Amino acid sequence: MKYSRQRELIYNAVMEEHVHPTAEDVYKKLKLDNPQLSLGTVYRNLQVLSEIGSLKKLTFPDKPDKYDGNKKQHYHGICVDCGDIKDIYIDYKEDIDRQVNDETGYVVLSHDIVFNVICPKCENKMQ
Amino acid sequence: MKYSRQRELIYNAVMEEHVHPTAEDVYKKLKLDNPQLSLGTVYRNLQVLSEIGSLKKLTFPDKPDKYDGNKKQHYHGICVDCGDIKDIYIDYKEDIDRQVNDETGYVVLSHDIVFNVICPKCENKMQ
DNA sequence: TTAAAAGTAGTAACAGTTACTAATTTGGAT
DNA sequence: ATCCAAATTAGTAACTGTTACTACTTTTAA
Repeated sequence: MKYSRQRELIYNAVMEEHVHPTAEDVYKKLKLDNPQLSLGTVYRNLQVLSEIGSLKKLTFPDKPDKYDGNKKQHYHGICVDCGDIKDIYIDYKEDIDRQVNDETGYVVLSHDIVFNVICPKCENKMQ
Repeated sequence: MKYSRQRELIYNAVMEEHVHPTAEDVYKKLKLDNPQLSLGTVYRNLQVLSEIGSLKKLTFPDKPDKYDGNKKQHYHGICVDCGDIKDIYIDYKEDIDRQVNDETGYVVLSHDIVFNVICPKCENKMQ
């Protein structure tokens, strides 16, 4: 794959975000200093970057796709109230993969967990 | 919520499927015997049925939403090769919810796990 | 039986995303 | 450094999945 300045910008934009930006988020942010940037380019590069494993595409119901550049092993939580996506840092559960392998016969490569949570902000709001 | 014949048909259509049908799948199936049925009605009812918890909406990257009527506790596997979604029957991991509660401070209601697998069909095909 | 509320059919509109094409950029061979 | 083929881009059109709108129909309770 050939180098492209745009792909580098897009990759960096995701990496330096603390939240998980959508294609639109990345586009708007980069567009400020790169007014010639095209939205299609952002989509295309986010797609290839996730295909080669540089980024991870996150998909949740009723929301546009988000992109995650965080290399440290983690799961995700979604607040059932406000819908925010949070990183959840607990150890990777290898034993579950092994269990599924043994009990179902599928070859298990990995797993992702999404926790349905109430975030502190919404928890306080409710009272 | 008022009764509607269409909603009943839609609900039953999902319940009796072994796979996880999309709105389009449900529509096409029911349209045969109910030619007046509207696609919008299918989408609207699948949405409300998932909101009230009668069905579960399943969302995966690069695919239309699927609906799951299986009431028995289960997780899901997605074949990284063919993309098929499979039900994975192992015990619910309550201890992980507790762990996340304790270690992160989020109120955890539940979790979903998606296993990245190679299904038997694709496993054989590769050799 | 009636009438208000809820739901539907049919269609238009919308959001997110991908495809297309001409112009530009990249990178290796000269 | 220069050339050229291949990859990539910008800009736009098109597409897919889904939701919104409106006039008509069904449901349900008085």
